[in-house]
Amino acid sequence: MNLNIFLNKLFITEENLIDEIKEHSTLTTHKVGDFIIKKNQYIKVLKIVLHGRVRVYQTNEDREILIYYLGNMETCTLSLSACFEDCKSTVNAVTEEDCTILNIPVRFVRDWTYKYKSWNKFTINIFRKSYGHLINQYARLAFQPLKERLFDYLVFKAENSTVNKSHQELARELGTKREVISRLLKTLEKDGRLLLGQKEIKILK
Amino acid sequence: MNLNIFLNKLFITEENLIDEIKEHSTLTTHKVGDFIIKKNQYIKVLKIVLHGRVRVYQTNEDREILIYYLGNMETCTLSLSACFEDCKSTVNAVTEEDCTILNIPVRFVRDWTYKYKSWNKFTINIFRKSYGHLINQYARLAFQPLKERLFDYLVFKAENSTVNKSHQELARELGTKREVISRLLKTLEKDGRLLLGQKEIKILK
DNA sequence: TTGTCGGTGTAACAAAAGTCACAGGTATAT
DNA sequence: ATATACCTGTGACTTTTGTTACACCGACAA
Repeated sequence: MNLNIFLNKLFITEENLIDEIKEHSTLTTHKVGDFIIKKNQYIKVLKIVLHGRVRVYQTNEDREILIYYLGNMETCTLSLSACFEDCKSTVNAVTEEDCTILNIPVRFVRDWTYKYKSWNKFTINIFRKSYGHLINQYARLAFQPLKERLFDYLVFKAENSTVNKSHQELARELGTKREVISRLLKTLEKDGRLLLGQKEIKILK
Repeated sequence: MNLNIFLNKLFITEENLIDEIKEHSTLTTHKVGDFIIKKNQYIKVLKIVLHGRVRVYQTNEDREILIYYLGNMETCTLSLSACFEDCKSTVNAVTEEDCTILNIPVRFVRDWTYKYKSWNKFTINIFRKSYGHLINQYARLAFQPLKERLFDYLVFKAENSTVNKSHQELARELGTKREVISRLLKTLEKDGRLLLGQKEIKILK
């Protein structure tokens, strides 16, 4: 697909800006499972996912916790933040589907906020949305028991009411252990809220 | 103190901008315990704390969880965010000390980001810092047991290694119950990490 | 076919956190 | 001084989550 169409969808419409983006950015493609950002690496480009899905998460010893997902047309807020101050990544980002990613070197990202109104708007909106989203996640983590967070997560990840993930994967993404997930899934099944199969969970709601 | 000095400390230096701020903003003072933002209220002004301390937190039924503190010269990120889209507050904010607050109506805040470079910088920096801070809090909540979060919180709140808060207050701010805090404080005291008195906790480190 | 490996189920126990109940301490206003 | 409203300590119990250990199943390669 044409880059113009993507940028239009992001409400980036100024011609000069579009020209600059075309001049200075690169497109990269990635297979499932590629690490596109690693903890402690310097962040040199802003990443915008044009196609695909990316999981961004923090790690702590042997555990990890999801920060956010990036889907089509979504921008990695942490790489955006890094554009305004040289810094290392505190998170990992891994592709969950094959991806096409737009990469814009950090120095332009900062300068453009002063130069182009739509870019400034774009930037601020990303921060706003991400911040609100993170506060919700934070409150959920504080208030909801794991069983409910698990169920909500399944609903969120479901396609055709189905999630094809192993208990192990779910455990990692929710920051807990496989046995805990197996147990909770079993109780959710007994509650009549879902059906369990091999690497397949059907949500009944 | 003169407003110019405050604005200077915030790196707001453009004369026209300073004039506009003086023209359109109001200064308010608040006693300890005043609610300056309430859940579900529309946000009409950006709030910058010039003096004092404000606690911003989310509630859920009978529990609450701290989102952030505002100290001297700090800006309420959520009210900043609200400047870019009419919305109701999802949080409460209450003063913990007598406060002086600068209030800027939302419509200016948005316009100034296009008009004044230093204001744009100011805005983006607040989002960046707040976002990073919140991610840290989020990871802490996910990975650290309550005992450690409690201790870290005490260190953070201490003045002269002393915290003058009741167990009840600490419990509320950490999203748990008084008994749990009393018990954990006792074990911390037994570990030799602090000393307990009436509404007084001395940190030994 | 057989072996291997990832995926799942589950028991038994441990640790962390929440809940309930109650005793007693402390500050302070009248 | 005494009543009142916090504040603190603690035992006993429950629920939630983490840990360890092991059995079984199904897919798939050798």
